[in-house]
Amino acid sequence: MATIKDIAKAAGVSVTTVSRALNGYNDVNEKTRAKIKSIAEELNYSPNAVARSLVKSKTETIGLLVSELSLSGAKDMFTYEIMCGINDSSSEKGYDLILFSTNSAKQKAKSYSQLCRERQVEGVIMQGIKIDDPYLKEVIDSNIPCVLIDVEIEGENVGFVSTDNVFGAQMAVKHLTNLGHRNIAIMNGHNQAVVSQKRLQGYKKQLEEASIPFQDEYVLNGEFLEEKAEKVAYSFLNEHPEVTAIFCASDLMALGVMNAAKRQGIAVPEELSIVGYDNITLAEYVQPQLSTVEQNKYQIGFKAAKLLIDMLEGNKANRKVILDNQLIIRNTTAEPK
Amino acid sequence: MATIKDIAKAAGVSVTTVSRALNGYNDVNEKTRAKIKSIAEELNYSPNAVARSLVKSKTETIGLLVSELSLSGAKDMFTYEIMCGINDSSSEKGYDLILFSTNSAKQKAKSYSQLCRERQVEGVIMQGIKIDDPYLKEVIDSNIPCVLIDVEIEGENVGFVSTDNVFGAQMAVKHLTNLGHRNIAIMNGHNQAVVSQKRLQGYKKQLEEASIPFQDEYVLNGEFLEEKAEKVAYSFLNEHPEVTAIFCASDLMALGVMNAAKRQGIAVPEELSIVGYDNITLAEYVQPQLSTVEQNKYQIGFKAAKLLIDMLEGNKANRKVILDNQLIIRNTTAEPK
DNA sequence: AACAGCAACCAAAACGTTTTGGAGGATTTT
DNA sequence: AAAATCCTCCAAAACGTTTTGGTTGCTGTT
Repeated sequence: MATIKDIAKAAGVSVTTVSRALNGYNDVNEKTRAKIKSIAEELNYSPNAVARSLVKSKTETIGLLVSELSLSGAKDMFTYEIMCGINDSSSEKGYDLILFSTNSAKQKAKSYSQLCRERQVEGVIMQGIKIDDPYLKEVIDSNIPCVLIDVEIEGENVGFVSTDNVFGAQMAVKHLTNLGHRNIAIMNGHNQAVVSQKRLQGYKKQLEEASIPFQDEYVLNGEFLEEKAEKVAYSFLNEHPEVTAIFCASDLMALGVMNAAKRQGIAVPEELSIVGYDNITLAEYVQPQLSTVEQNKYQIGFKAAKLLIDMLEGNKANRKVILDNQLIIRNTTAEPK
Repeated sequence: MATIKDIAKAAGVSVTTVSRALNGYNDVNEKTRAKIKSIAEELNYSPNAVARSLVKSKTETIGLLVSELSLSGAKDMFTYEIMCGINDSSSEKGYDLILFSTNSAKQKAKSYSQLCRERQVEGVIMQGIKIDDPYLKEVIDSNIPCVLIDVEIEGENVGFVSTDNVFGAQMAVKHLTNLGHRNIAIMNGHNQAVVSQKRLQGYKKQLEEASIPFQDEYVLNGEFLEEKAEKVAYSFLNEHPEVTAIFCASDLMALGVMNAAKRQGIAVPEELSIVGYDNITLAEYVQPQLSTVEQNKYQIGFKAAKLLIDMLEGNKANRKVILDNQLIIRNTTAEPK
């Protein structure tokens, strides 16, 4: 592999001159520069980013911490779409992406922040991290600039991007109350996610606005899992025939609820309205098509990378980015009988 | 950030000793080692991988070249699942993953192999690359070890992993001929993919075995796109009412064909049998559920990373990995009327 | 003729590691 | 008692860049 030295030798100049010529400094004669450039091309030279990083102590790399880059999440494309956004945004700015996924074995051996420091990433984006993940705190406490997705923590070196989950949930439930539903349950996710709390909040808010008393036993926990939601919904529907609508904190859980309803012989939407959250691809393919709240996952990723890079480059930027979401009405919602 | 020098100073030894102590060499007294280790911990030291890479000229990094990490592919989870496999496999071996995606703007400025050389990745995995992509040739010609997914090229520094597409396609078509179909069309992908050629081959092979004459006009091109497939199928079905079955080279295209059939008022599977390829998540959610050929995408990724790392570490490994696939019979296939 | 100013170049240090080729002293072997 | 061996340690070079703080020689000004 040709180095800057080889070029210097071939061109009969010092390495300094080669470096400055190639990097566009103007204290080098244009003729010399041209010569150097042509030699560089000839030698098929590409600068060694490792060496450069070492001296500049800048790697132009951002780390992507995904809690579980695993097949469990394969059904909803959440992570993938976010990654697309991150990738586009960061490559636009000339940053490379390095993937840190929490393999259980590796996680024990090395902490996130260790990985980051070793690899000298300039900042990280964390996606899918549970709120009680010990490593979340660790990264935040370290001084590595960091952007969280869907975890609302703000600070000097930490920002976040999320959607307005309270509003999104409220919209969904409002859609149900507008249709005339009064007995509305919520299939929530686990409590280690901020979004669960927010969505519950939105649910309560709309209940209040519609003057519907909140009932504790109408709050179900599906852990964000299809199977769990199905199981929970199955017995719940049995015990609560008065319930005519269920708001689900994720489409995946909504799918589970739909299955439960089918198994109970309950018709959707005639006897039970269901609205989901996320608008995953599947949502418009299931029968009936699922009404849901859309989040622009690509945008989430894109903005996250943008925010991080702004932070890295000292541009002032709001460390708190909240994106819109919108209700998509399909065929799982109808007036109660 | 604490460096090895700080530790040396604090411990009253040379940097050499610190390095050797921390790296487990046995020419250092256990007492000294313990002292160094404790100081390192105290200082919250982590080795600088950049500096280490520079001197060892090893980065322990593999590049992941994805032709389009974009939302176009979002519907099928192909890339994502492969990435999961790659990630698990490589992190198991202690390699980090760096993402190179062909952003059109960036692609023009810097070629793949340049990116790889700059970043000093030790090898690359290429996924979703079209056979006529100029950069494919470039990477192969460079001496960077490289594993291709679904592109069958073999060489000293290049291997591939794929599934047996001829067999898979034949199985699918055999399923149709066994059911009694005689007029079977194929909705193929574009010709820039090896898999298209292979699947066509499998289709022909089974036709021959079933003594059905091959007809050129039964070969359709859906470009691997749902919309395109729908469009092509729509007019084809109109002109060829004798056709009772269509084998599709991807599930996505099968979905398109299903839509076309619906629009034409053709009942699936009663009047038209359809079998897809890939077994994407959607396949079991559409109505009727899609019969298809399953490929274990996770395994493809996993094996690809394994092969690459074997190549990197000089373990002898077969540069050609062909994985099994299997027919999944659901509800889009039935006997012809 | 002396000087300032400028264009074009360069030597050396620095970045944080690993590795090479010893060195010094203690211990064991002859 | 000398020689050989072992244990522990270290100075310096190396990796490929960028940056700092110059130097050299030329042009034009006084």
